[in-house]
Amino acid sequence: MEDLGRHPVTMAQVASDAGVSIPTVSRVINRSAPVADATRQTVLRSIERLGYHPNPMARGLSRGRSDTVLVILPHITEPSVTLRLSGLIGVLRSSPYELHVVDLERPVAQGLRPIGEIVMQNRPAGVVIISLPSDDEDHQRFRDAGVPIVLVDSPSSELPSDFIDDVAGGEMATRHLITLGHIRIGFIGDREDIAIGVPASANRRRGYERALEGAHLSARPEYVRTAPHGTKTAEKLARQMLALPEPPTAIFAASDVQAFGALAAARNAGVRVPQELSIIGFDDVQAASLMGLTTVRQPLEVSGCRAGIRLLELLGHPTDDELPDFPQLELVVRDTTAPLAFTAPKSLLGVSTEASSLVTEVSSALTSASGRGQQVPRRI
Amino acid sequence: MEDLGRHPVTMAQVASDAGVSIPTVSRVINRSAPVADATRQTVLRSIERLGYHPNPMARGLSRGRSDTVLVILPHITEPSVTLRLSGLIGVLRSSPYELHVVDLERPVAQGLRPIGEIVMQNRPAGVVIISLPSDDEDHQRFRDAGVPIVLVDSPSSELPSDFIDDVAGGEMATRHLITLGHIRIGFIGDREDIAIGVPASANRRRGYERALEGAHLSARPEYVRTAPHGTKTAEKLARQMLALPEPPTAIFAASDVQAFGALAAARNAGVRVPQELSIIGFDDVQAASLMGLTTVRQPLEVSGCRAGIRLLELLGHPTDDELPDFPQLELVVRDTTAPLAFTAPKSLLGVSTEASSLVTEVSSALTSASGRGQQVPRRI
DNA sequence: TTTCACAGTGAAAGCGGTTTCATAAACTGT
DNA sequence: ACAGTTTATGAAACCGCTTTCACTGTGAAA
Repeated sequence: MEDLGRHPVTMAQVASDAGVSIPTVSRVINRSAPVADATRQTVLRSIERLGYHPNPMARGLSRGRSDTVLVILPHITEPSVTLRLSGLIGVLRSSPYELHVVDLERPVAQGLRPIGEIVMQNRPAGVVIISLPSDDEDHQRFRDAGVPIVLVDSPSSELPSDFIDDVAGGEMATRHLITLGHIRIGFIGDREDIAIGVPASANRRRGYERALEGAHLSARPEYVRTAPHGTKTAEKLARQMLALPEPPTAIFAASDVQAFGALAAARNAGVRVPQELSIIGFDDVQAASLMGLTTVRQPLEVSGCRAGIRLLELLGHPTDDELPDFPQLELVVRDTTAPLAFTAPKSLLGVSTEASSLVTEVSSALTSASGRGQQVPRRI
Repeated sequence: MEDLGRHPVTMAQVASDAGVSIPTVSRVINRSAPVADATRQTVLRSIERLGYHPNPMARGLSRGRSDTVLVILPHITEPSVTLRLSGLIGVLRSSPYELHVVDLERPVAQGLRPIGEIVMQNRPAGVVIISLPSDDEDHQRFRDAGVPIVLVDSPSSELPSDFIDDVAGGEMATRHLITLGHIRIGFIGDREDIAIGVPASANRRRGYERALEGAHLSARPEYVRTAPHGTKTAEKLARQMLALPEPPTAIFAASDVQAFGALAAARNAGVRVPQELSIIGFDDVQAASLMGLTTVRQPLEVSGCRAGIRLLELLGHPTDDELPDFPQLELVVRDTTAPLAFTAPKSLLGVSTEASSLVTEVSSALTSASGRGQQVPRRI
């Protein structure tokens, strides 16, 4: 019933059809001012009959703001990002806001400037930035422009944001391995040299180092490897590490995605997990539970959900939903980590190292950690 | 340099700053008409200095179309959907179009009507519908409204679309199992009763049945189970199937996500894969290779990519990129399927069935399949 | 009654661009 | 040197909606 000329029905057509003025139609639609009940009915009938839908651009233009939330993220296929986005979408679904997605694709490289540009060009009602750095200069710009921003997975002194303590998380993961008796622990993470990137991996590495220090173990440089994010690249890193004359007996990967790469490398190298090699990841994406990967769980979907609720609040459209808690980091032990005591990596080393002697080393290391002796880390 | 009153810079300000008229600025920006070189320089300088960005809503309103591509999809966390979306994003990134994402969340339930509404309400320049049914009535509406649509993973008589032959795919998967000697083959798929849904799972089941028929095996009703899509639900289905007095020796899951559920069920039931149970999935999402899942690979990212290229073409913004081929379905054999000959499912059956006898059965079944005897399927 | 406040409505002015149209200036060709 | 183009530019209309403002009635307060 709406093909009156194949062109979109306008408010003017509704108005003339209903025998009222344009503003009246507008008022009926937006409930922005009282309208006589009879009039309202007439107008609603016309709207229905003509199949009218307000033009969002016209509306946005005259209101001075769009009904759009801009989401900026580094890479939509990254499971952690997808999950966060999903949480956000869930909240925004019941709001009047549409979702604009900008995938920067190049996690960092591009730096920060473009984010500012993107926002200014889109004039969204609000912005959510997921797992991406943004600087104070930008924030200032956004504030000036009156565009509320919520950060996800990125600490900020001034903007609302959920983020985890990656250092603590890295420490938690590494400590788990240490507790299992591991001493030669590798780290696989993202390249850190790429400009001011998402510092998650770097911070987890910091936590890794802290944990080692805490146990008076030293981080061997050859045990710490980074590459551009990805399963394939991580696999390569792990392969190199396993090929070392003295390979690690455990690997902490800065993300599950990278842990999967380590898993693959181990499989290809014929190294049994967890018997000969323990692997722990970070994030607890869905595939992690499928693979039985031990990992550190961080709130993913919830972070997006919370961001959505917060943003709606800033936009003056509070939801009924309570802001859910932001859960703590949690160690999820599955099948890819095991005590070193059960490890007999002969096949790897080509050297017969008795398990018992290893255990001894461990305990001595742990002992010296508690006794406040010289703080010089011991090279194992 | 652009905080002249905290309000967005308008074209009028640029014009007055540059000492020209508004249309001239517009022409400089859009290259829509020749502008004297000197003038252009002046204007560009003003734009730069004031930090001007055209207001997309104003532009859209006056041009009568937005620079927005609307993507409608069933569930963004579904890996296959994410991958398709990713391909699309990759293409659209280098276009002037922004990406509006609408996640319907409820794969089907809602039916078709809303898609029409969503499109009409958003007035996008173009629409991409991923893995979602849409009917001809809608298409007619869109055509009337002049909004080009491209379908992904959904056959259509009139709209451009990439889609695979799910029946053939299901047949391919099942035939693989049959070739391995399996006779008791289960199917796990999506619930089909939910209105006019995405028929992928149903079609794959059809292919499954066709393959069975082709081998003169009959589909046992208790071997065909469906539930709402998901790993958890599939796991439950698989568990039930494995608890059958005579459980299947192989399972074809209509998607990888569901195959993972089957894998989990097998693990929990202490059933070894592939020794005691072969599992094949469909899609070849990333996790599939991680898990070593045998599956049928369908083009995922490419489908999104092609959709993007096609849409840009329809929008009069052809890319330089060639339309990549749409690859054939491909059987990817990994570690979750094995010949029945090597299967000794005593632990499962509680009955000692000799492998040799099983093999005999298989070959006889295959034989009778080739001989054009009575077509009555044999119950094994 | 007169006065007010207010509900109900329409005319008109934007919002920030694009686009037609007209005009003036600078080149053509003869 | 003059009509005929072509090039560069601005005035004004328009896109579809919101919002201010002014103008009617009408019932309540005085």
